[in-house]
Amino acid sequence: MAETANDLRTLRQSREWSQGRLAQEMGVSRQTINAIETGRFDPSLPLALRLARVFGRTVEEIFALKE
Amino acid sequence: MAETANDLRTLRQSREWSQGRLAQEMGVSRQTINAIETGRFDPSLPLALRLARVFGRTVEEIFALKE
DNA sequence: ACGTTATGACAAGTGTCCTTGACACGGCGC
DNA sequence: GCGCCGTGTCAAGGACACTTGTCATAACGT
Repeated sequence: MAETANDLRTLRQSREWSQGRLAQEMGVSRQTINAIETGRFDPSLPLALRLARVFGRTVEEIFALKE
Repeated sequence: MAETANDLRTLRQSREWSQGRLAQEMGVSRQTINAIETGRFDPSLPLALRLARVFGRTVEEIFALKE
């Protein structure tokens, strides 16, 4: 227990990356990362897979289905 | 070893479901399931999560990143 | 005070996911 | 033969992911 939280923002911050830095690692724009972190939309499946991979988590751990 | 294959079509067929049946389980149209199975497009993240859940697999197991 | 960085958010445009409705084909049962 | 089912695919439209460009604000160092 006491694992690190699995929301995208926390994972990014624990690596001390800016949104812009993560965006270029993922090959998307900074606005896209910001929109995902602020919940304005879901990532596409390929982006979700890349995000999960870079943070060593499963897609399910980072992006839970609501209800 | 000798685990069942993890592509969507095989998972669906092992349950003896038609595309239409899976579609209504997932709440999408038959054409959507068909397009995903035939590789015409990727599912959205929420649909990928529901598909993984219904087949007892992780998203990563069913939908691998290409290259 | 000034410049820089990080973040949040908008607008307009493009492409993709997903819809309904349709059509064609092959396999099967009758 | 006929009908039914499962599948593949198209077209037109709506909703959403993602783009570039821009603006605003707060925090920081000098």
